[in-house]
Amino acid sequence: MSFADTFKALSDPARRQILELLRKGPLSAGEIGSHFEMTGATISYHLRILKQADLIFESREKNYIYYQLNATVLEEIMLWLVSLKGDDSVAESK
Amino acid sequence: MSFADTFKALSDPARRQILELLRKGPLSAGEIGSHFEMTGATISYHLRILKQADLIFESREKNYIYYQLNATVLEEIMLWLVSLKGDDSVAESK
DNA sequence: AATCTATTTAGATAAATTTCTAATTACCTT
DNA sequence: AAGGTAATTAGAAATTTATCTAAATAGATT
Repeated sequence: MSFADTFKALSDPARRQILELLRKGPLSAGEIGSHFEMTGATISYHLRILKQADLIFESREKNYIYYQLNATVLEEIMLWLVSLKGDDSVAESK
Repeated sequence: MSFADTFKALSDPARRQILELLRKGPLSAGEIGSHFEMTGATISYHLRILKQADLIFESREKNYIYYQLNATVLEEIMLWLVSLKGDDSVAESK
């Protein structure tokens, strides 16, 4: 949704780990869950947060829901970080 | 302290705004506080979180405590983000 | 030394987040 | 259509986070 939502979404270790898992390709909710000690319900909660932050998107196939990384949103975050670091070419455009 | 702490520290809008203020240079706790509707105690709390995450450091002068950006930690975050985005030169080094 | 100003710490409360269990939805397979 | 598997939603409990007021600390000034 927003810049703030993206940051919030990234602030949880489990959610970051989910994103790392998805780096290699799409996974079903169940496959993702198998990497954690949490219940499926909790995984589902985290997936929802990531989805709302536009960091992932889903596609349904057969009985499964596959989740996939949508890294384009990270651009914004990176720009913000760079501007903090004082890169002139970015800082000046602010 | 850790990668996770840095992310947590960055997840709060007020704290991000504090970092933005410090982009232009050091500010005292009071000067920082004047930009917000919070009590000094709350500002102090946020400064502590940022300090623990190594995003800022302080230097005492006269009666004041000046806070200053320490952007070097952001490098790590940026690398992580880049690796998610699938930049080969980074992904391969993992 | 007494006081004033800047800031932090302690302790309490409120609000938001994470997690669980149980129930529900959705879709597939027989 | 009945039953099975995958995943989500609802609701409650536990934990963490953000905020405040009041008190304490640190240093400067009179």
